[in-house]
Amino acid sequence: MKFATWNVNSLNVRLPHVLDWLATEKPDVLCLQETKQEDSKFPYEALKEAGYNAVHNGQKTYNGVAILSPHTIADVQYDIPGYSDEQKRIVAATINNIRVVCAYIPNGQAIDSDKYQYKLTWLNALTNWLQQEILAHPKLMLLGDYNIAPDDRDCHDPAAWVGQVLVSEPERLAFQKLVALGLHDSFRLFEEDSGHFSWWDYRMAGFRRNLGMRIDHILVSDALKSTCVASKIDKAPRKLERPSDHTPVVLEIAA
DNA sequence: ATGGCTTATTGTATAAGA
Repeated sequence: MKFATWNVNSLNVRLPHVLDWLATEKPDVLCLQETKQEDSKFPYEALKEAGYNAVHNGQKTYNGVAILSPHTIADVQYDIPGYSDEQKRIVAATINNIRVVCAYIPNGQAIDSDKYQYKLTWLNALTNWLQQEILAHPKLMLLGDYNIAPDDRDCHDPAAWVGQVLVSEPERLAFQKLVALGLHDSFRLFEEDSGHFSWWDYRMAGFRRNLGMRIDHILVSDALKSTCVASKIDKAPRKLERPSDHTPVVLEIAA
């Protein structure tokens, strides 16, 4: 099975790219972030015509997450249970007996901002929920835009980024708390080198110069780790006209 | 060098992203 995550930065703008990518890559599961639209605007019909079922937790202008799959999407969960949040950042479902959690983790904006505190609080709520969720669903995958570069290999210029959002110690510790639940950064099961990124700033020719960050991840539970067979970051969509600033991260597992 | 792009908004400048 092929799983993928992609922050599309407006599904309204990026739908043609998503449909092309589905046709080319034929993933079994595609998690989207930043759809930036209400459920009433979500392109269920166009996706259905492409052979994909979808569940969406959306809102106007900001955030919004979706799970797409040609398979049956069951036991859908919207938002983190018991955590009051106006922002639509979580949708989870069971597909082929695997618990798929699609997350758009807050950006944090700046270390001294309220949004940074929200990011850390939100990550804590996510971790507490997943601790329970893994007990109920040992085969669990957390896919999404984490807005965290786990270590310096995941940043194009660690010296310039010291202490900034995406790389700060509290954020990296929060990432390690997720790992401590028994989750594994699947991309790193196959690639140890630096310089592999999933996001590039639109400005300053960031993509052309590979000034990027690896902030989109697929974490898999212990029960899934041994089934992982390949992972890649597909840079092709980032080269298209009017691209998202993120590009898809892909994981293949046996079964 | 606090700029540089891109998206959305009952817009025409502002907020947010990362």
